[in-house]
Amino acid sequence: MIDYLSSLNEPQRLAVMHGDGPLMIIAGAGSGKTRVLTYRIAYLIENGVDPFRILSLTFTNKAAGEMRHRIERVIGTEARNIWMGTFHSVFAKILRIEAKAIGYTSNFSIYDTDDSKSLIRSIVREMGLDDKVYRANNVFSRISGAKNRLIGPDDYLNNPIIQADDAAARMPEVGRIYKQYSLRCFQANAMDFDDLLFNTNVLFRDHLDILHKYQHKFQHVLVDEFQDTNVSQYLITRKLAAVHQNICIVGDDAQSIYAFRGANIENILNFQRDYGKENVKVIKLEQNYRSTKTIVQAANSIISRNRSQLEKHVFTDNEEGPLIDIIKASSDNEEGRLIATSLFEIKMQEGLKNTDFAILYRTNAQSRAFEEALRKLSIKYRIIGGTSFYQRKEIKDLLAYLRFTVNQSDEEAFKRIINLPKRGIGDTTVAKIAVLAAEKQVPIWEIVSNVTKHVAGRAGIAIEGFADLIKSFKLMLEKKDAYDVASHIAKASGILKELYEDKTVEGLARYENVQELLNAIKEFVDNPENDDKSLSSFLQSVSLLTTADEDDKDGDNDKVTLMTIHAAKGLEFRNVFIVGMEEDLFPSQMMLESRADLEEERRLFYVAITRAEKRLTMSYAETRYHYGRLKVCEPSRFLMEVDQRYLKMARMRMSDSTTQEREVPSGGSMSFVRSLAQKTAKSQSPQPAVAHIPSADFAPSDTSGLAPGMRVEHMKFGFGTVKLVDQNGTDRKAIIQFETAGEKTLLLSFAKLRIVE
DNA sequence: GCGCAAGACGTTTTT
DNA sequence: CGTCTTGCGC
Repeated sequence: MIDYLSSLNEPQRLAVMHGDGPLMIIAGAGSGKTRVLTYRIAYLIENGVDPFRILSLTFTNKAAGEMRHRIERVIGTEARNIWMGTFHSVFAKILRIEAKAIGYTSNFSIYDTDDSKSLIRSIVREMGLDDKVYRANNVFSRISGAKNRLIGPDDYLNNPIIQADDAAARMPEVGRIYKQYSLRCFQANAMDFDDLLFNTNVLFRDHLDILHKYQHKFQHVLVDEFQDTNVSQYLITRKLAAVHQNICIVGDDAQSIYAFRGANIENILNFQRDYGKENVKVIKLEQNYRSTKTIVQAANSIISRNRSQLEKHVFTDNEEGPLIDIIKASSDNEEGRLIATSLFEIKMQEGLKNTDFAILYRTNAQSRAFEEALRKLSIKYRIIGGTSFYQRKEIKDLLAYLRFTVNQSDEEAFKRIINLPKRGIGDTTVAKIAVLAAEKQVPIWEIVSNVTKHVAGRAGIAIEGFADLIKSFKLMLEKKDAYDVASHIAKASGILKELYEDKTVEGLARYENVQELLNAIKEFVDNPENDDKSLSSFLQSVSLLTTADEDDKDGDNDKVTLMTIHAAKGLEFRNVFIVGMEEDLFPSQMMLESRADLEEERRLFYVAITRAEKRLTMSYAETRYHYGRLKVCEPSRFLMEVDQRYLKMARMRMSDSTTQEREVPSGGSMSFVRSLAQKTAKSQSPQPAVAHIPSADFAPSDTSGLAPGMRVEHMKFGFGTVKLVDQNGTDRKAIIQFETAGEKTLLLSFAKLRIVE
C-alpha cells in the first residue's frame, strides 16, 4: 500500500520515513524536495498521525494547495484537514481566532504595503517632520526590518545601536514614527504583513495558555523553503515545536534569495544549535532529477564562487544536453524579438507547448518588450506578479469599502473612500479626523459616527451621510454572505455607477475589473472548501494572496510564463530564457552601489539557471530605455562567471565608446549637471551622442581615485545635489565623465564622477 | 474643495 | 517614459 516509497532514492526515503525528532533536509535544486515533503506528510498520516495535528508551512498558498492535492491522491480526503499554507496565512488564521487576547477583534484589517506607507506619510506630516528626509519607503523598511527581528517600538527607542544608526542616517526620529505607527495600526484594528508574525510572537509570549494549546495541537511541524524564513518566523516554529520536538525543515542555503526582507540563512545554523547537534538528523538530497548535466554544472560553477555555503555537491545522472545559448541584442526591443523568435522556433522544431517555456527577468519592468514581441507572433503568455489585479485602483477602492464595512477602525480604508465618489470632503477634513481620533485614542468611527460634534458645516453633513451609508452596509453583514454584501456595496456606494458612466476604454476596463472582483467573491462563496463565507473571511484571504496564487481569468492554460526570478522559485520549465543579463540590471544597480558582496544576486542567478530542465538561453541588450532615455549597457559579469565550457555565445565585447569629461561645480544640483552634459555633448560631437554614465560609479566605490579623506556625496539615480568635499569640509571640484557611443539620445541620469585635484 | 496643468521624481526582488 | 505631487484659478 505504501508503494510510493519505491520511487524514492535512499536519502529521500530516509527523510520520508524519519520518525520523531528534529529533521533537517538540505535539498539541492531539483532534488525532489516537494515529493519528499508530500510523501513524508502522507507517511505520517498513514502511520497514525491525525491530519489536524500537522502544520505544514509553505512559501506560497498555491504550493500548499498543490501539495494538499498530491497528498490527497495518496491518502484520500483526510488531507483536507492538514494545517497548510504560508506563514502569513496560517498565523493570520490563528490570530483571528485568538485576537481578543492581544486587544484586537477577529475582523482586523490587514494593511498592504501601500496602506502602511500612506499611514507613515500621514504620521510624518503630523509630527512636522520633513517628508523628503523621512521618506515613507525608507522609514517603512526600517520599521519592517525591526519587526522582522522582533524589535518592538520601545526596544527600538531604547537600543543605542539602532539609535546611533538612525542618527548616522540623519533620521533620528524613526523610532518615534515607529511607535506612533504601531499605535495607529492598533487603533485601526489593523495589522501589516510583518505584524502578522510579530503579533503571533507576542501572542505566544504573553499568553502561555494559548501557546500551550497550539504546542500540543501540532504534533508535527514542517517548514519548506526554510532558508527564506526570518527570525520572527523561526521563533514561531521553535515555540510551536518545543513540546513534541517534531520539526522538519527543508531548505537550500544556495537558494536563499530573500535576505532583503529579513530572511536569515543563519536560521539553518541556529537550528542545529537550538535542538542540539546530536539530536538533529541531517539529510542531504544532492541528486538533481530535473536538469541536464550542462545546466547543473553551469549552475554549480556559479554558486561555487560564493564563500558562505553549506557543504553540498549537486550532481545528476541526466543526459548532457545542449549548451547554454547566449543571445546578444542591440536593444531591449530587439531582445524581445530575438527571444520570441527563438522560442517559436524551438517550439516548432521540438513540437512543444507554450507551458514548456518561461522567460525570467530580474525586475518586473522588463516584461514589456517580451509581451510585445510575443503578441506579434501570436504566442499566448501570462505574467506572474507585476501590477496585479488586486493592486488596481478601482479594485482597491471597492476593497476599501468592504474593509471599512467590516472594520470601522480601519484608518487607511477610511481615507481611501471618504471622498469617493466625491462628496465634498477634502484632505484638510480627513487629516483633522485622523488626528482627532489619534489624539483622543479612539477609533476613527467614534469621530465619524458623531461627526456633527467635531466638524461643522457642509463637510460635517457629508460625512454624516457617509456614516449612515456604512451603517446600512453593516446591517447586512450578519445575514448575508460576502457576495451579497459586496455587490450591494458596489452599487450603493456609487463606485459601479461612476465607472459605468465613464465610457472611455480605460473606464470600461475598470468597470469590468470591478465585475471581475465580484465574480471572484462569488467563487469564494460557492467554493465548498471555504467554510467561512463572511466578507471578513474573504478579505483576509485576498490580502494574503501571493503573486503565484493569482489565477488566469480565461480558460486557456497553454501559455508562456513571464515572471521575475524571485517568483520562479520552486518552479521548473523545460525551456528557460534568462533575459536582461546586463551589468546594473542583474546584478542589480542597487546591489552594486551598496558595498554588499554579490552573493545573494549570485544565488538568484543560481535559482534562475536551475529552473531549466532541458534547454537554457540567456540574453542581453546593448542599449535599453530607462526613464525614457537610452542607456548603453554592458554584459553582466555573471555571464563571465559561468564556466565558459557550457556556453555557446557570440563573442562578447564592450560597446565602442569614447570618453568625454566636463567640470562640475560642487554643490550644483543634478539637473544642472544634466543640462551641462547635454550642452557639452551636442556642441562637441557632430552627431548627438550617448552619455553613458553608470550610476554604480556615482559614488566612487573605488576610492583610489580620491585623495585621502575626500568623498563624493550624491543622490541615487542621479537626482539631487552633487557635492565634493575634502576632510576640512571645503568644497572641491568634481568632474562628470561620460562616454559617447554614436547614438542619438543622451543618457544623463547616470553620471560618473571623478575627482579633480 | 475641485480640476487642470506643469513639474518632480523614480526601478530591485515580496508576504 | 509614467505616475504622482504641487500650484493656481475657480
